[in-house]
Amino acid sequence: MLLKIDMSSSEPIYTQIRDQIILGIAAGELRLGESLPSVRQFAEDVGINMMTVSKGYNLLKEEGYIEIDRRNGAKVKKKIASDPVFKEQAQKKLRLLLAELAVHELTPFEIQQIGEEILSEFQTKKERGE
Amino acid sequence: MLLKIDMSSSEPIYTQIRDQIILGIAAGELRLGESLPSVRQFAEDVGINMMTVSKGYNLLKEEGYIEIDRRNGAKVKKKIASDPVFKEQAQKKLRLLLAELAVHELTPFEIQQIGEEILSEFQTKKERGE
DNA sequence: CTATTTGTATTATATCATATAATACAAATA
DNA sequence: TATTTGTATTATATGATATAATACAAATAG
Repeated sequence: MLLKIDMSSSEPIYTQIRDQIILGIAAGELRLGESLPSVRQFAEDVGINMMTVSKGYNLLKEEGYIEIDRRNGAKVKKKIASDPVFKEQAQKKLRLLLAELAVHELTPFEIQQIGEEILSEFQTKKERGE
Repeated sequence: MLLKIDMSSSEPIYTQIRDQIILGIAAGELRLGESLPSVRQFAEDVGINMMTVSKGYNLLKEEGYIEIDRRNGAKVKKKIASDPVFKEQAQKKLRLLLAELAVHELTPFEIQQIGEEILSEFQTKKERGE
């Protein structure tokens, strides 16, 4: 799994790490239970600070995507269950995003089209990788 | 159109303003061409600084949602067209959000169900308000 | 013309988020 | 025992966010 960090982005590095790992899981590039690189390895590869990677990993841990311990490092969880708190927050984000799209003269049909494309993209990537 | 600012949120006030105005437009609470409150009025009503409101308005202006001039104040644009840049950025955000949902054991069907609900909520609110 | 109402610019201040750097520590393993 | 994990600590730097108090520019209403 290759990670690209955009140093010129206003998006914080540790959230870039978070986002790409989640996208990686959804697309099957990272499988459930799979190990992530050590924070030192990751930091060296990408050319950033160790603690920034640690911060990204900890965010993923708090959000329930990965588990971390000293002996085994960081691994993608085997079961990432949807709790009510997550679902509500995600719905809020989705509401805003759909509002933006709707306001930009995109029809509900077009919006659903885009959503379907993305979801099927995850599906095909997963099928190819497994 | 009533605006609620959460002072305890980590979300910046000026983006809270932005988000709620976009949601207001999508739901028809704010109509195309309608005037927004003056920055002073807004600031006084909500109990925040004038320049924070100005910052929110300017963000909306840069993103193409409203237009501002000294004589008439701020108004929702009459045509909010979707340019390619916006569409690409929105698609990126949607990709991440759908990835989060998919990883949380939500099926494509359930995800689309949620999306449909939100879109039809906008629609009904609009129909009632007009 | 004058007073009022727009948004904006300026300057200063305060707080927090982000990121780096250089070490040091704790825990487990080979 | 040496190595590899993640973590903690302290310091530093930069930028974002928000407020405060004025002042200015542009247009309108009286």
